[in-house]
Amino acid sequence: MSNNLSEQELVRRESLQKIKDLGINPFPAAEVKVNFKTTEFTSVEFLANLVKEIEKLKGVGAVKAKQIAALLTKNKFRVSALLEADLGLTEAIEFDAGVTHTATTLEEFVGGLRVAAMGDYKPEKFPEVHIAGRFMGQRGPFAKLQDSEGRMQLYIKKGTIGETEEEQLKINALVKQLHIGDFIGVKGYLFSSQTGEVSVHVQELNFLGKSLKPLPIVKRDKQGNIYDEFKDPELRYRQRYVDLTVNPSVKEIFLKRSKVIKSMRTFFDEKGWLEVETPILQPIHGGAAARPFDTHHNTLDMPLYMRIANELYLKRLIVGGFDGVYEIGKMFRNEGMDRTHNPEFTSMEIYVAYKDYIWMMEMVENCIAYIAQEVNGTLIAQVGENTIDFTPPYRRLSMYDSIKEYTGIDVSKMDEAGLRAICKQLHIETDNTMGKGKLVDEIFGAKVEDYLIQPTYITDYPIEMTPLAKKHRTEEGLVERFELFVNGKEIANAYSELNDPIDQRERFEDQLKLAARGDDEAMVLDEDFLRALEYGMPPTSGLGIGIDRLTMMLTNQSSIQEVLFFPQMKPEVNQQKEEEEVAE
RNA sequence: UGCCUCGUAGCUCAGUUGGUUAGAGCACUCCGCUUUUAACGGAGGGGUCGUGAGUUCGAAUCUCACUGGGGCAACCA
Repeated sequence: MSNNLSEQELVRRESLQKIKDLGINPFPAAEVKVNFKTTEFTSVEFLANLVKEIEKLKGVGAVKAKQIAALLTKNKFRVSALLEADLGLTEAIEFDAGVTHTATTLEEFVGGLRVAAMGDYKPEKFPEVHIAGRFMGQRGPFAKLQDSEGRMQLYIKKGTIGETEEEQLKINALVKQLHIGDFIGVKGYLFSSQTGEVSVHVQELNFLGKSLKPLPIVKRDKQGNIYDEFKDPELRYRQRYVDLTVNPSVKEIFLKRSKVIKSMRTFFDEKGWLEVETPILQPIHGGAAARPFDTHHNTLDMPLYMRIANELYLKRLIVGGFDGVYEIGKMFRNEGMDRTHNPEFTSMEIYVAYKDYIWMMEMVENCIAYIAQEVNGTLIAQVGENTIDFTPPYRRLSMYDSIKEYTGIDVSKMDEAGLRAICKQLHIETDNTMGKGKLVDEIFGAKVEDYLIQPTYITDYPIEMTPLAKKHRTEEGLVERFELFVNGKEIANAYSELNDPIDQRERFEDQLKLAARGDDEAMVLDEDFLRALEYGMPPTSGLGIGIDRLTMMLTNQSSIQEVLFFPQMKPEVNQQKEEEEVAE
């Protein structure tokens, strides 16, 4: 434990003791009654409602209603100010007051207007509100409380909380000890302050938990300007709990991420496909081309790998007789990190029997459109400078045609030497481990990918780079595969799955040859998977979607770290030191 | 892995060609105020300037190494 406490941390520890001295447990165990969440009801809404209420009066038009509303809010709902203003409206108000609001005095009527302007948040509707959250600052008798939904104002009037004088003094003393970030629970009733903010008039106050470290203070004004924003990425990612507490927009992203996954699951479940779980610790890291994390099982004394993909296991389940299986889960790849790669990431893979990749394209665009609609309420997404339209159908373009379209070169009939020459001409670096498929992919990656902004299927890949896909039904040297590109990034990958075990064995053997050439990401041969195929697998189409990247598109984020709660980071320095000390 | 760039108070940031005791706003403490709206008034406390070495009479500032972050590239379905 650190013994270099800052001044403010010491103050809070002293405050903790003072709370104990009051006979209050600063970390009480009992369940907290909560029957209400904060509302973002603003004074802007209040004003709009107030105008509407006033417009109901006879002889008051929209313009005058606005004038009266402004007058009332500016003068704290003082009737005298209204009368002095000489707008010639007092008769109309008095008249209507008698009819519609059963008010006997102008004061009562004006008070009624204020209550009416609270819209759905009327005191009579919420006479006993229990609300809990973090205390986020106080100004005069008004405090801010923040819960999972947002912030709301509390009215804490001195000497009104507690039945006896002794209790009241105790609460006063407690309120003095509140620091930003402390958890409290209150009971009270809703009312509107004189400026029209819906607030809780506190009648009971309970201390629920002390915050010993000061939170960063971020302030926002009504124009949406942010002051003292907590924005250092290092601090935000390392202390995501702080980020989430003080930056509501961050929470929004993760709520959307959850909706992405939930709506995708709903879409598949409604089609009757089965959600499954397959091993994360695998003896053979199959199903993709990537370096794995390796580990070791002590009891079995065997190496194990964190999965780089789950494809081969899901296909085994299709062999076993399921019509459709899908899995949403983490994959692990021991490779570089940047704004679109994290060592662990979330993928969804789905396999559906008796379908092909043509069918899959239609399924994917419907699925993504459904998700976009559920998450954002629209099929249009703004991603950086680009406006993406997820409305199906999406453009379909073969890989060779796409290269022809963006470079003017037809590479479809070229051999490895020819491709190498083209790469040189286009200033694309190559090396000897690259086969024909890889070379085509390099050209595509360098000259086409970035320009695929609107959702586009790139179809029919060279066979060399796709050992698990079925050979194309008509085109020699190609496989039935597509990738979906959006905003220049790949977000989905699908095949007509290879179900011929003899062909599959040959493809694995080709991969072994690539590995021998030095390609350390070539696939490994999985004998048990081949055995499964030998028992027979129906024609099947499979699909993988990168959940993180899809979420990035739907939340307009350019970094994967912004859509992961806890992106991978190097250890903090002091933590490293402590570990070294422990080791010594 | 290469190049560029940043690291100053709890947070966000100033800090001049190297020159007294390193500043501001918020936050914090005390006093006043108690229907306020990012920021009420007054007073006050708080910093091994990322770490270590070097140059210098003198380093937050210049040099080197290390460390962590970010960007670009490379790598990566």
